[in-house]
Amino acid sequence: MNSRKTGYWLMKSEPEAFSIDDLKRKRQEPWDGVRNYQARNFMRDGMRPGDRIFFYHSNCATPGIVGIAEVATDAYPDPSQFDPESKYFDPASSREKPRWMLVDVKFVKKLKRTIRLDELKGHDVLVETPLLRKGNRLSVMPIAADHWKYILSLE
DNA sequence: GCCAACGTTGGC
DNA sequence: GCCAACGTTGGC
Repeated sequence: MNSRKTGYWLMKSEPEAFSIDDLKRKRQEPWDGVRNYQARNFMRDGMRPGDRIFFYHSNCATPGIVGIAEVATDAYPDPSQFDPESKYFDPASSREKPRWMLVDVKFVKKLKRTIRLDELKGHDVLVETPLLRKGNRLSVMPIAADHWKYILSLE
């Protein structure tokens, strides 16, 4: 058997563009528009269906973790890269050699409260987690299993 | 709105 | 391959 431990991730979204409530309503969505190679590589090479995701609201009044989602598919080419009408269109990409990949993400639940970024910064055990490293702007990043459990316990 | 901390692009 | 210029992210 090719078994594998569950992976844990954090994905950022601006709530004005796509919030946890939007995901709840739609139940499942392709995570399109990622145009950063490191973030793409995490989706393409790291994520597997069933992996758990912290849904994070960024660039808003109260940045923080607001819900839990789950990886619903393996990675496949992001259709928006081929669409000239899309703001995510990438003329340098082609269907033969797609540059950008995505996974579908499905809603699991909203947290009872927002676990705020400024609150997370107060926990010394989390200093190594990518979200809290200085200057980190990645929109998709891994979370260590013990950090996942610890953060969940704060809810 | 500001701006630090990036990542990307392109001239050389 | 170097690196300056540029664009973006995202907290504040």
